[in-house]
Amino acid sequence: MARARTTSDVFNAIAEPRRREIIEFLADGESRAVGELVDRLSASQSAVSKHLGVLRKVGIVSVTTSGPMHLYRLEPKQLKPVHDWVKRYEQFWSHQIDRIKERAERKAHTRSTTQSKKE
Amino acid sequence: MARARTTSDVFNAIAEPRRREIIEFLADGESRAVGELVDRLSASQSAVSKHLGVLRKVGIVSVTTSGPMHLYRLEPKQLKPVHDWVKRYEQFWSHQIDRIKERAERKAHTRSTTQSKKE
DNA sequence: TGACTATATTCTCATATAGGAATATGATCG
DNA sequence: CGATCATATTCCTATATGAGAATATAGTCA
Repeated sequence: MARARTTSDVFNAIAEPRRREIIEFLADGESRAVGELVDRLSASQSAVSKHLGVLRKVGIVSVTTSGPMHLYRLEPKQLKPVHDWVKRYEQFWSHQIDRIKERAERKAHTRSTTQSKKE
Repeated sequence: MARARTTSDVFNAIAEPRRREIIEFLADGESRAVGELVDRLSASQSAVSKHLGVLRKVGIVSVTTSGPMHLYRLEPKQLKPVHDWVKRYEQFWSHQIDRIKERAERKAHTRSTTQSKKE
């Protein structure tokens, strides 16, 4: 089979750096016109529009039109699945006790940490 | 330019469903042989090995060898960047007050939520 | 309707995978 | 060393973009 769709779910949508930038730019909750994003990201209008399309499709942003302008707004709740998923691993770095325990355990078991792959 | 590297950072690494499955399977902190993952995911040995290679490259898993077997173990801390990033938006769905406030605000500002794009 | 503004979409290209199949590599044992 | 087990890597293919250029759409106003 070929490569999986990159724009089919939230995890894939936020995998693209540019799209994370857009999300961050909209983090304050304000609605912004596409043009503002184009300036801010110094990316082409076409590129920005396409990224917004992906975010829109996944529901991470919503659109409102004001005259010829399209105002995009973040829909933060759509990021919840990602938060829920990764939250599961939070304990491994947030609790002092666990951290110490884990370190001791690692010292006993692991011998090497590989980082191969040609690159 | 062409598509960005999908396997170059943590966000991209977890964008692939199969890889998230692997991470979940290793969530208990135990080291597992590749064969176990192959059985569990009912995927080909080659596919699993390649996914592990990506996770390894990003540092999400570490490897230890035991005879001919390669034991993989989750390195949860590498997921912290993702948690930190998404945590920023947590407030939007976790606090009751904010939720109500946001709803009211939306009712006043937004007129429509588009979900276009052919697909 | 025609001109202008702001975006979205289409075309085209170069590149990056996911997988499966086949093969190479490494470790262990006799 | 040769056989076997467990994985990693290489080859090859179908597909999915990301980006820029050009074009199509939509809204507004005269």
